Amino acid sequence: MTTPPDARPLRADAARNRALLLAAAADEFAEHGLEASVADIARRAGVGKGTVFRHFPTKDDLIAAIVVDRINDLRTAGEQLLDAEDAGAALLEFLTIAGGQRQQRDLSFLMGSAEWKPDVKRAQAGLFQAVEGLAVRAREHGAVREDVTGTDVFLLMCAPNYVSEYVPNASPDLWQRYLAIIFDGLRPEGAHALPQPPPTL
Amino acid sequence: MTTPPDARPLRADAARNRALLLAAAADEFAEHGLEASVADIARRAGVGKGTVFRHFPTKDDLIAAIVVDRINDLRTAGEQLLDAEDAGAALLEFLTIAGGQRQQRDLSFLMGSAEWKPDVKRAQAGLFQAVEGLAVRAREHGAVREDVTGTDVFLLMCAPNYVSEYVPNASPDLWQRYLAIIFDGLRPEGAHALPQPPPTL
DNA sequence: CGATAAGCGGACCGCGCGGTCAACTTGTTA
DNA sequence: TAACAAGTTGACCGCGCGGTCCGCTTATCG
Repeated sequence: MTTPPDARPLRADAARNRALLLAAAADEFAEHGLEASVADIARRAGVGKGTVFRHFPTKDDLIAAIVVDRINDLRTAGEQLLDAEDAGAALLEFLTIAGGQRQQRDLSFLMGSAEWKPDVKRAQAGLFQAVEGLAVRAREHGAVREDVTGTDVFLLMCAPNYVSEYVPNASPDLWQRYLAIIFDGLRPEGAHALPQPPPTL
Repeated sequence: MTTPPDARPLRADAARNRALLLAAAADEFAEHGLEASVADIARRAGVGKGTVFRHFPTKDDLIAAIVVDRINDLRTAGEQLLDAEDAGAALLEFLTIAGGQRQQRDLSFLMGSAEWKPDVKRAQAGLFQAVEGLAVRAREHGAVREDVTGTDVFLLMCAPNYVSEYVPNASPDLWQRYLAIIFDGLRPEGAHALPQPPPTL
């Protein structure tokens, strides 16, 4: 993963604990948001608090590790869809996968956030490239309107989850409804001129 | 505003401080998010910390007061648009006003959040009714697709702000681009069937 | 103007957090 | 299996937060 060439192999139990910790933290963050305490995460993982800080010098580093994992999963999925025949369907499927990762508001936001250490930025850049590829191919295929850029798609990626998170006892698939609406907005049919130029990242 | 019939009039300076406090808190929350400290808010307003708690027994009460204000502003704007001739344009304008309120992620989220005290819920319900009215009229007018409900519009209301908040040095009007895209997704032309039924609140 | 109570301020409190450390346990390796 | 480094642990620390409280100030009104 994010191992600079210092590559000293982890002891077996340490590797297991690291994985337990990442999983526990992801769960805890999903339940209580980013203000979940490190102590709770440690308890959930069944390890001592000190162990957390041995693996991740800072709570932020722990969050960053989770974010990087998520980003990389998504990038892999995106890259595999780059050679699909129907570029429009591929983009829609990618966005469906992105929404399917049961995400928490804050975590999703951080995936795209700009203030990050270089290694997270690198992961973001990789994901962005994949999304850009999918978007461009879909546009060339006529499945997406001309005036929409890869950056637009990248930014809109998490919107369906945001929207559906307002609803208290919603179906866990409600986000698909809003993905469908937004995706219809990306289609060429019935598109109206956009009032603002596309941003760059 | 939210004055139950206990209606004892506020002393002049107290009323002024209350207003200063609300403004300072809104600014501070916009800059630093909801974790802005009460002490900082008091300093910004030029009052002592105790004064904050005299007006708002709890930090949450302060947040609630701001949320209620925002909701009511928006409701008023929405209600005035209910008699517009072009219902489609009215809905779009309403959504433009909603986006134009310089909002912060957390605050926008709380405007729609379900866990609130009764008085905030009441304000939310009022806003919802206005949005519902605008949406229904736009649908009858043929400006919005048949399968979209008032609830959908209510939920999508803040999405453009969320989306554009990812961009570091964005134009402050970037959200308009995403409002346009999403609004195109609400139009009847080129609409595809939605995969999930509409939610209820 | 003078009395009164509404309003103000900021030192103070306890709590829970992120982070440290030194004594202890355990996987690893020859 | 012995010896050592890698890993673990939880008591501990300091800080900054939300919230309290009481002595002081000041708007209000007869």
